[in-house]
Amino acid sequence: MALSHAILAALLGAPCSGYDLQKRFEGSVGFFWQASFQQIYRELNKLEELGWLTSSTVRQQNRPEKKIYQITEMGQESLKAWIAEPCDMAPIRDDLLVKVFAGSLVPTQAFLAELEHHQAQHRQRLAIYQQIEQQFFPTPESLSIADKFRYLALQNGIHYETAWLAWCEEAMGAIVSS
Amino acid sequence: MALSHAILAALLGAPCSGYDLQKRFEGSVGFFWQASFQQIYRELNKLEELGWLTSSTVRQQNRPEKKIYQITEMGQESLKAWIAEPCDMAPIRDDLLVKVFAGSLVPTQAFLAELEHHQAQHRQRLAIYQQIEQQFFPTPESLSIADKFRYLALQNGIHYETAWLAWCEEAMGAIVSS
DNA sequence: TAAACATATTCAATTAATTGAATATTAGCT
DNA sequence: AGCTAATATTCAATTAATTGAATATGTTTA
Repeated sequence: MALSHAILAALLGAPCSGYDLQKRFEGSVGFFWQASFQQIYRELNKLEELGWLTSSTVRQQNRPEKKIYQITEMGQESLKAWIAEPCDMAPIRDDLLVKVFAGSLVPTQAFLAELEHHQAQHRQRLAIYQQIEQQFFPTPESLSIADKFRYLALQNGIHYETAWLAWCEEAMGAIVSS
Repeated sequence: MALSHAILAALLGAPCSGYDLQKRFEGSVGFFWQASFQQIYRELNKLEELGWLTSSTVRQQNRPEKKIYQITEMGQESLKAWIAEPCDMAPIRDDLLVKVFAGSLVPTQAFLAELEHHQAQHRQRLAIYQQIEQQFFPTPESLSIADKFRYLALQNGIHYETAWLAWCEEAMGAIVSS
């Protein structure tokens, strides 16, 4: 199961609280494995029970106290083992594509609006990726090994969104001309 | 929830049994919303209770009897309503990408092997899509409206796999040169 | 001063998905 | 006669994910 390992991966950088993790998820690993905050908190408890994380409660002034989680040696080993074991390509589960499949049932205009909506979302996501690219990876030739991998993950996102946008254009063209 | 609607969409073409549906899923809607046969049977029962499907038991010679499911008027309406209501872009949940994210933890060779494995899988999937394209959509200009939408779904798959393969090349190049 | 926002976490209910097994019929192979 | 494979369906256990609510503290804003 990947959520636990996504959390471990996110904690590699620096120890943090569930709340921070949730925030960190948006804008990094969360692009590739999203999870709700309830899921994250539940998983953190489970991982601590397993001994893959340790926590320490920190009292703050002006704020509720928080629990800082840190990855353990065991956690790192488990993460490594999981990365090393082969996996299959992720199955697709995309509402829009099953809608497209039966799209002839609804009026063309309605469908076009939906495609525009998705186009906008994919454009926005691509813009986010490109902003991260410029901000964090201005010189991709000279990256640490860890950053090189993060850069590759980002590039995957960019390829993905670019392909979606190309398809949106194509699909909208095909639909209006019918 | 999309599984029910994916099943309805698959039944639009022709009524069939759970077993046939399962087979039909591989090679059409199933590319965009995969489901196990247990899921499909459970869902068929649920959809029949809702009145979106009707079934009739067919005794066959030389084979166990089967239940043929057919979409009802209500089922079609529900499918239309679902297609018409807007949805967000599908979240990504991809093991490999969270592995890439923390890929620096494992030896380069191991990671390269995993990438080759995925490259092979995506190549294979692309080949399947292209075979479907040649077999069922040789002249995309002259398609019925229903087929035009199915063709667009297929094109999405082709874009998706092509993007993955481009990324695989890039990633493998970046990893060997480090 | 009340409302809204940000921090920080937990609990419970439900739905969906995965995994493994069981059952029944017939065909074809060794 | 026994084995495998294909057809055809069901049940049960578990894990994962979604949804909605509740609680607590402090800051900013209207």
